[in-house]
Amino acid sequence: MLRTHNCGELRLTHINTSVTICGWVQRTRDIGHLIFADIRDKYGITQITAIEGTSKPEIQEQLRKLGRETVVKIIGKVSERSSKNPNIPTGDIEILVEEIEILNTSKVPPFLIEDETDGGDELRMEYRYLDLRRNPVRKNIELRHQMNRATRQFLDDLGFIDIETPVLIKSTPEGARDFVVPSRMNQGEFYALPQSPQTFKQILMVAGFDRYYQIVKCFRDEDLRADRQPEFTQIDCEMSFITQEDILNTFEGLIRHLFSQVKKYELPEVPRMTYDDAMRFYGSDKPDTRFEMKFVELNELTKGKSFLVFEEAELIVGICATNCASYTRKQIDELTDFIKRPQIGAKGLVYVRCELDGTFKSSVDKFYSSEDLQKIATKMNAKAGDLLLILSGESHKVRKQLSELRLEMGNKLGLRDKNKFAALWVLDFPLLEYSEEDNRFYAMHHPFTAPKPEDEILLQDEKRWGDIRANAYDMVINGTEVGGGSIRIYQRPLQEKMLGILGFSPEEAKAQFGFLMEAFEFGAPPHGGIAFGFDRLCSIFGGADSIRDFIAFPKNNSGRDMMIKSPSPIAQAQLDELSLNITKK
RNA sequence: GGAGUGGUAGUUCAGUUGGUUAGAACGCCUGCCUGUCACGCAGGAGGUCGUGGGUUCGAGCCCCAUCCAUUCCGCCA
Repeated sequence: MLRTHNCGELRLTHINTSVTICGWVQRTRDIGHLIFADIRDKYGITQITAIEGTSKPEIQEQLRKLGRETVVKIIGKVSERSSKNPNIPTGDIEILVEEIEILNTSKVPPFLIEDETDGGDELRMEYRYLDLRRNPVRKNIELRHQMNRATRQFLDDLGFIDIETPVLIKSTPEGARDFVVPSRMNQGEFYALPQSPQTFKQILMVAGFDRYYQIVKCFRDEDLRADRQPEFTQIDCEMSFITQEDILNTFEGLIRHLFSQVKKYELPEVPRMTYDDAMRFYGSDKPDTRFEMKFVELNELTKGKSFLVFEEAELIVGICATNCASYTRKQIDELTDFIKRPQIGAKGLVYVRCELDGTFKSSVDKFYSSEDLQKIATKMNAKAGDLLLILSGESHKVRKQLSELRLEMGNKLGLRDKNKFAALWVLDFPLLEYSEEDNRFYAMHHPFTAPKPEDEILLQDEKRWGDIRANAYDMVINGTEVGGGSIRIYQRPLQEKMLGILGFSPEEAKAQFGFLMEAFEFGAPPHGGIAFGFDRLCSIFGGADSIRDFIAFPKNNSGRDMMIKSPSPIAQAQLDELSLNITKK
């Protein structure tokens, strides 16, 4: 070792010992006859000092000239500071420098390597190795490591085994767009990178492995967002001979274990809600349950009062914002602008102020008497001082719009505290989803999801396909979907029927998933599983909105790696070898 | 594919109605300073205003195109 100690461990107890430390120069402070430098490594910061009259003149000169991020080896004696710094663990001591060795020099970094950096995202990604030197980013990566460890520990203890599945697999038309890889040895043919190891883990169940897990990279070639990367990591799990109840209990256990181990936070039992209720009360299949503000449907109380907008609406629904009756006209106008934005697309907002004196002030006073408004307020459980916000329109759309407004109000009222955690199981998702555009049904989860046994009969009636519920479940934390899964189909006839509904001809079904259906004919056990988005889970545990800072080497919004500059063109010789031609658009 | 926002010093940003030599902070360089720790003080260097075209006597500012970044919608079984 080049060092005897790291930069975070020296204390008063080390006084008068000779030590050697290595690290990066954080900054120097030149006070004339006194020169200080902070030496940093991942363990902490230690101050080194040269004093005129005590230290050798050449040491003073060397110290004075140290630039930021120079890598140094310092030999010296630990001494007590005459002026201590209570803000850092090593603040009681400093090292009186006897020898400085420059291990490597550094250019001036393009942004400040400090907790509060001045660097923008693009620059930080281009110089990722500098960004990773910063405490907040390093801590996120360390948190990820702890999450990984705690996950493995929990699942290992339950007898799950980690089995790797291939990365070069086959492209399938269902689901997200695949990343593809041309095959040189099979010209004109392509591998695809897995969107998830779905079929492989089912095959492992057929093989009798019973409990499988993997912390595994998945790839989806879709447009990105702040919380989406083209390659991301899942905690992928599958179990045999289980019911949905077993899965929910096991993986609720995993999440609670993670909170307890990594956050020292005892997560209460995870409540459950059906998909239908989630949509009805929150307008979302991933409600943020850190706060209530449930939807209240108001059709009976608002219809028949000649307010045309409501008369024509399929659904009239509102939320009650506690203590917001004092909102000014301007603030309500801002909310109206918010819901009218093209991304949300509501036509208008009706409000009712429940004034402290018991009267009501609303934007629809012309149409509703104060008794009418009182009835609405009562139904919405409003107290004096509350503000009712009501939207109307086509059911599905208006629920989505009100859901956005609810989240916005949650933000405004400070109800979405990053240090508070509300987990939720959303159950009984629809099996199939109709696409108006393509005039056909799509699997809401994926084509291997089993219908609820009691709904299986509906498969025979095309008109009822949209009503079939699946044994499918999502885990939601703080309004973010962190994981989802289902009980799988394990019998060939049912799988064939499903693929048929999804528009596969028997030939296509066989070509795409023949191996799976054949496996089902060799004694496939009942099985099911779940996958958690590991990056998202880490970002929630870290209290961040973006997953990028929890990935050592993330890609930007366009799927580019700014550091290595990928993707990039390849040589003509490589293209020739793969028999590929590039056609310019 | 669509909508919004942004691009000015190494970095983060300001820049008035289109008008003299484009500013600030941090960083960097030089000097001073005996206990700093976001040290302080004095001075200095540093700019193709993303790119291309246009309007104008005159463009960082207005118009058109384009590139890049970023947020959202679509998309993400």
